[in-house]
Amino acid sequence: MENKLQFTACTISVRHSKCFEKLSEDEKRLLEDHSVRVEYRKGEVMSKQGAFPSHILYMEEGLAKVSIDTGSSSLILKIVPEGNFVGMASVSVDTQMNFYSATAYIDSVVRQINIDFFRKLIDSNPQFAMEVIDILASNSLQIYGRFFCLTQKQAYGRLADIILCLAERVFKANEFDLPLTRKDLAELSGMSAETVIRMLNKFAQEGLINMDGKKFRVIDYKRLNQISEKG
Amino acid sequence: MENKLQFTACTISVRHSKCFEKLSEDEKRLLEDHSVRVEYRKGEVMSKQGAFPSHILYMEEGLAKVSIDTGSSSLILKIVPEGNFVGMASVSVDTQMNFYSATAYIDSVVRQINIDFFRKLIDSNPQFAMEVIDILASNSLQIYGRFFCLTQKQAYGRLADIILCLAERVFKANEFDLPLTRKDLAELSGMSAETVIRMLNKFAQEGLINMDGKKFRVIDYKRLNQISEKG
DNA sequence: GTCTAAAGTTGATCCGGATCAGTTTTTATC
DNA sequence: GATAAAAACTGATCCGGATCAACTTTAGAC
Repeated sequence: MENKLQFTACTISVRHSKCFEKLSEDEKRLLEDHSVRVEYRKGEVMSKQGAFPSHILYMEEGLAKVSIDTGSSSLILKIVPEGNFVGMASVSVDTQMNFYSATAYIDSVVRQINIDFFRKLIDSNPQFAMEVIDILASNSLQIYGRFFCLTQKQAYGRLADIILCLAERVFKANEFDLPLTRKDLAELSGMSAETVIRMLNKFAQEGLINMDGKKFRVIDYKRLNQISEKG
Repeated sequence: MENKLQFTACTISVRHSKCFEKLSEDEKRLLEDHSVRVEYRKGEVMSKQGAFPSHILYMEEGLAKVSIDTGSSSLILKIVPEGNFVGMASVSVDTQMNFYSATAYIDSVVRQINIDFFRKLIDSNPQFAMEVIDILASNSLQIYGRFFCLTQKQAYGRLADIILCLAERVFKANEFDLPLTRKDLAELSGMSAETVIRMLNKFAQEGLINMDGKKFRVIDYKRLNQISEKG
């Protein structure tokens, strides 16, 4: 058995959160009553760092980033695609304040679930509770991987990670229209926009990718993976 | 209300994990049957990255580090004092492999709890499940904070963080005998041992701390906090 | 108490990537 | 389709901290 772990700067889970499957029809109906569907436009803030956490947010459609921001710097903890929770830290009664912000990358639809009701579900449905635990645990592991990459890998490796992530997990195609700016990519891979631009061009020159403005095509997965692994 | 969050490279929770309080006497007895007490010597590996997770580890005494290691580099995710879990990622059935290693900083005592039994407790005791969720959630938040510091703060800020953490949370005294080497401190604050030495000396010169070999004394908390915040 | 390895220390050098400053291109707005 | 404002790009410079190469001190092992 291969005992090698992959650590990637990418943070998109491959499987959807399936905790709602564990609910009875009754519980599902109640969930409808205790939640609302909210639409966000590209760039809008869905949840604000420092604010009181009023709801659990579940991404029904779209793509968002979850980040910690201070005046000067910003760290993206993860990106959240549809079918996943934006965060679950707020299930804990101890959480008095949002630790991070969530911002829509593209037009998105979010289900806002009342926290007290969510906690009641956990209390009354052990299978649901177990799913929540699984989600929290796997979310942690993903972020550990990103943590490792952003602190240990060099810039080329981190950028390769992000490109592979976008192709394989977000857009699930080797050719895609990127809704992110170079600056967004820089934030994601933890470097400056200028460096992203230089490195992307280098990748293109060396035939690893094709670029035309926002149009991206991944050509050489193998070498990108090598770059991701090497550092 | 102050809506300012503290992000520190330190990862010691102030409160003990209190999930066991939620167990009935019967459950506590069963827990005894399904767990063993293991002693580790300073430097010993308690849990190995890449291995199959067989137990949930709870620190009864001592101090340990949890790290992701590759041949060349090592990232400390957190340090774990007594009264806390080493990790709970393995509660999830999805976890096929330890994502990280755990190593004893000093002689330590660990309770190894059978995972299946732990899951049964979650299934049968909602209050316990809720506590587990709280622990997972607050653990995540702590690591996010560390993630932020290690990627966004400069070396002086990170080192100040670690010193404050050791004094305030680990040893709970402004004077203490440090069981860690300079290299350990370097790993903790994400820099090279040489840089740690130079910076510690600088701190001592400027009267922020006193050092004599392994003996440390924190003098100027206020300025250390400033340094930690500034970056 | 001696030997050896690890830990601690210091100075010199180097490098990855940030920052800055400026130009060009794209996009959005009316 | 003119104008403004982002975004994309390029080159020059700079700096924090790593790395390397010594040397010194401390701590175990016999």
